[in-house]
Amino acid sequence: MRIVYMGTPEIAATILERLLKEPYEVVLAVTQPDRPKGRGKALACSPVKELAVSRGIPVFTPEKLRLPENVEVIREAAPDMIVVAAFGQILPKSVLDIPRYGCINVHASLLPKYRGAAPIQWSILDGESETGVTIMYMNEGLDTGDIIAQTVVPIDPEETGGSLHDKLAMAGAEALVSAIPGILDGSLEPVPQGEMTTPYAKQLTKEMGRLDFTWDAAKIERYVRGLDPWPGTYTYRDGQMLKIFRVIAEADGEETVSAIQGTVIEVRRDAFRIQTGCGTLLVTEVQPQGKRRMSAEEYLRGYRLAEGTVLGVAPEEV
RNA sequence: CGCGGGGUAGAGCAGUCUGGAAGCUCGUCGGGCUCAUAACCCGGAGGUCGCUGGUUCAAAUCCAGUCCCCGCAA
Repeated sequence: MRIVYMGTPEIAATILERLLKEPYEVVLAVTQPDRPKGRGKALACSPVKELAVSRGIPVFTPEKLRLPENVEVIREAAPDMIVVAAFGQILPKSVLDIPRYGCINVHASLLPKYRGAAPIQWSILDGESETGVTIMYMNEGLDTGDIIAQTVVPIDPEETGGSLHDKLAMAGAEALVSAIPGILDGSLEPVPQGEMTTPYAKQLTKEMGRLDFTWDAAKIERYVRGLDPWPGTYTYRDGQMLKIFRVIAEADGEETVSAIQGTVIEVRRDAFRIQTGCGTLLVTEVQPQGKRRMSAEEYLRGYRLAEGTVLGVAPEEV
C-alpha cells in the first residue's frame, strides 16, 4: 500500500518513524518548508524532513498545499492512504478525495475535546486528569472528522508539556499502526464526534508564559508544568527575566494573606516561596536571563535573594 | 552577517568601566561544640580567570581573533 505522510514537528516524526516499521510503502513526505530559526539566521528543516531524508524518502515542502500545481504533486504520488499528523496546513477537498482509503489524522487529544493546535499543553493547563490520542478520518473542518480509534493516556500529577508530548507521540504511533488494518478491511466503524466540550486549543505563545501571581497557586503550577519546556513560564526580578521551571503549589493556612502577591515570603537553603492570589508557590528550579537552567539551590547561592523582594515587575513597567 | 547577556575553585556569583597580591555564598576534607541537626565555631585543600595572539614594567581587567553557553526576535 502506498502512503503519503504529512507532518512537521517532533511528534509527527516519531509517528512516521513507527509507521516505517510496518510493511507499507511511504512514497512521499510532505512537510513545512525550511524556515530561518535559532540564534543566527540558519535555515532549519522540520523533524519530519530530517527523518525522511535520512531514510531516503522523497520530501515535498509546499508553501501552500492547496495550490493546484501542489495538489497535482500529491495526485501523482498515487497514495492509497494519506496519513496526517500535526502538519500545519489545512487539506483542501481536492486532496482529501485523492486516496482510496482516505486521509487519516492522528490527533493528540480525546476528540472532540481539544481540537486545534496545542491540545497536549492545554489538557495540562486545564488540569485534566487524562487525555489521549485520536485516530480519525479527515474532513474539511478543523479536527472534526469521524473517529476511528482512541487511546486514553493518564496525566501524571507531575506531568510536563514535554513528558506528555512524548507519551502521546508513542501512543499515537501505536494507535495508528494498529488501526490501519481495520481501516483497510473496513472492520473499524468510524463514529461521528460528539459536541465539542472544550474550547479550541489555540496556539501557544511566549506571552502566555508570563506568570500572574494574582492567580491561585494551583493554576500557576499547571502553567509551569504545561508550558515546560516550551514556551516556558517566566517572571521578572529587578528588571531581569527569570524563567520558572518547577514549583510546588501549597494552599494557604487559615490566616489571611499578609504579603502582596508576587512577594518572596520565605527563602530557604534550596528553594524560595512566593505569595500568590491563593496559596503559595515553592520555587525549586529556575533559569536567570542569559544563564542556563539551574536548581533554586544553585540560584540562591549566587543571586542572593532577600525575603520581601517582589517579583513580576517587567522592565517597561518600572 | 537580526539584537543582546555570559564563560573566574566541584556549584552559583562578585571583581573588569578607573590594569598593580584571586574574593563571596555553598559544597568538600580535618577538628570542635551539641541530646541532636540542612545549625554553630576553628582550620585546610582546591583556580593555566574559555582559548590564541597583541599592548604594558605589570592583564581576570585594555585591544584583536576564535570556540562554547544563554535570553530576545523569527
